[in-house]
Amino acid sequence: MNTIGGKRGRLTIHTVAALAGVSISTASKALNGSGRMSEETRERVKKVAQEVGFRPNALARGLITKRSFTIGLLTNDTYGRFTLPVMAGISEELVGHGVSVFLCAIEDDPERARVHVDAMLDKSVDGIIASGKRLDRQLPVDLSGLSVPVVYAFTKGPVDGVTLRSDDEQGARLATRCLMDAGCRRIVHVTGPKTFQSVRERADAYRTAIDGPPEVLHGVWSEAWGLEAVAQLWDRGGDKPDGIFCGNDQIARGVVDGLRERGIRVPDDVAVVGFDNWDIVAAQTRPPLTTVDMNLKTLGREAGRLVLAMSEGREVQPGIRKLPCSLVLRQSCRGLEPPA
Amino acid sequence: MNTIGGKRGRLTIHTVAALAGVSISTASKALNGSGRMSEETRERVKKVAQEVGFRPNALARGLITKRSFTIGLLTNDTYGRFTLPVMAGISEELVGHGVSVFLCAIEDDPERARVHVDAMLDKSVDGIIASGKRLDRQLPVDLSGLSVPVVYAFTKGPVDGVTLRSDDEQGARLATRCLMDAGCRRIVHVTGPKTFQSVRERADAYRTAIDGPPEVLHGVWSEAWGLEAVAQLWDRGGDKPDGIFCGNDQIARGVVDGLRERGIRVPDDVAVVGFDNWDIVAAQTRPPLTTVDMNLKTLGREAGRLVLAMSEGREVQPGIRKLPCSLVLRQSCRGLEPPA
DNA sequence: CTGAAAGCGCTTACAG
DNA sequence: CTGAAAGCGCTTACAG
Repeated sequence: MNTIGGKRGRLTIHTVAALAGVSISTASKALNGSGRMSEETRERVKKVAQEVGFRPNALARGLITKRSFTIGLLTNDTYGRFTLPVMAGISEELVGHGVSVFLCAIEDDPERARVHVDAMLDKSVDGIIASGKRLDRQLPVDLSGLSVPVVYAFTKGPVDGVTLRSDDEQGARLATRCLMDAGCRRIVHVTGPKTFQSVRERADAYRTAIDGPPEVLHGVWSEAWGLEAVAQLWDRGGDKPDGIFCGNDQIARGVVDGLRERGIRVPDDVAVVGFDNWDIVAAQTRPPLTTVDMNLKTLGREAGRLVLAMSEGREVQPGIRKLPCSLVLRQSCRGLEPPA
Repeated sequence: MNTIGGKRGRLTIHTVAALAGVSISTASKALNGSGRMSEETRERVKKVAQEVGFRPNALARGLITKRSFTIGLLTNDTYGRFTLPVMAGISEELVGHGVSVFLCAIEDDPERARVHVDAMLDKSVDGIIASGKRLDRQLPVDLSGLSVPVVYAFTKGPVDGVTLRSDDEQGARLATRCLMDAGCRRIVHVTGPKTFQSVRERADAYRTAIDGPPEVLHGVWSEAWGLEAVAQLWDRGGDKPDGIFCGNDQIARGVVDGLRERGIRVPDDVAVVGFDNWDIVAAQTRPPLTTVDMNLKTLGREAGRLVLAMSEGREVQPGIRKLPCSLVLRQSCRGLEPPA
């Protein structure tokens, strides 16, 4: 079937046209639903194309239409914790539109970023999505002034850029609320380095949400810090917390492990809520973590939708779009008890 | 600078030719290092191109040369545990050759796989790398008989395919040896489901490597199973193991946690070795895990090298290539004590 | 040593 | 309603 037309290699529109007994211009128009012609001719061409399995060469088409149906995804999150779901969302959103995505992992290396961007530009990508792992850091490459639209997803963009991010304050509010609803009266926040904007935002939201004096413990993003924080809290004198809101799931896991090792029951004695919903840690913790999900996949879909719109010339308002987080209820904090 | 030539849009070879005072054919040949011409002309053209920042349109070039400088990576490992390092290796190997990679996540959905493959073929990819999460399962799409070369990396390929995989037996041997070197006399293997080929291979290698009667406990790939296995081993009568080789790091983490909770010291009383070197779990375990690394990034590089070779028409022997694993020494098993 | 011409596989005004 | 022609931005025989 691939050899119809006698030529070696791919089936072209010439073959389809010949088989349908029309010119290639007519064939092209029939297939693209453009131009005017009798319904009968159009159908005949379509049928032939269908039968021989004709698929237009995207390179040739792109050369003329200036649309390559490809976009580039740039990320410095080599670990994939954040980029993977974002990527999945983008791909899911775009594959139905026939667009494929180039993945370029640049690890904070400006040189390499440049090489990747140039390669993408050479290939006439219709747009670029810049993604990362921090909302307060830009990728090590300047994407403004490029001839293609760019959207920033889960990384910092320029002020006049189109940026998508999670609403960390709302997420933190969700977490704090959950603890309060579970009846906690003394809630402590154990989190990451103060240098992260998201840490500050989450902490602020926590401070505003709780009744009574807030207490925020800063450390690093690790289980070890969670363990250590529990030691600090329990080895000192005074009141013990009955609820702990953690800056991420790794810290939460450390906290839960630390608590268990002291014979403190979770959630009965102390309820714990994490952040990230990183399955590998949240689900394996004993008990499994109630945690905040940033809905990164949805964020990815939205990013895909936006670049596509922009690449099609539709107007998109610049600015930062905050996407809501949601709470995933597992067992480390049960939230509102069902009414008696 | 982008507006030299007066035309809107991208800079083309016409502009470069005009600026250098040569025809476009000469310009093309000068830039590609082909044809013959005076060194002086060639240099002049190159200099002009350099100055105006000319980059040839890959679509146009691909249309003629039949090389798009893109390859597709298909994977059903949506979690990214295996694909991410493979991807990083591929990208690292290929970016220097100007090739970009399309990432297509298909989650065991034949429909979606087909759509992605078609999209890649439309875009004239130079080759496809099929990747996955199991060595004994094929992706839900038939890639044989495609017009482009395919290499299978960390997934099952057809018998006449070019396949890259880790040498699990050698990896298991490394792990078992490490335990023996550490002085363990009674080594048990706690691993995943027997239905996995890699489980059987690792278990076989373990059986062959140890002195004395082997004992293999099959379960699922989770921490919970590791915990449970320790309970089984210690709650029954008879000899206790002094070394445990685990089928993956998650199980190993469960084992180490279970041991610690019983007051058994790792590695002093019982040494433990994992498999995967999944940083997030191996490094956070207390104590950190000694584990087998499948060198997936290297595998990715190799896959990249091979598709590239094949796409350039170089001959590549079909068959399965096993790449060696290596042992990452942390604290759960110290291996050979330094000689006194 | 250099350039005019043909052509890759399409699409899109423009005629008829 | 349909097709011939021009052209997207390049490369590659082929002349000169």
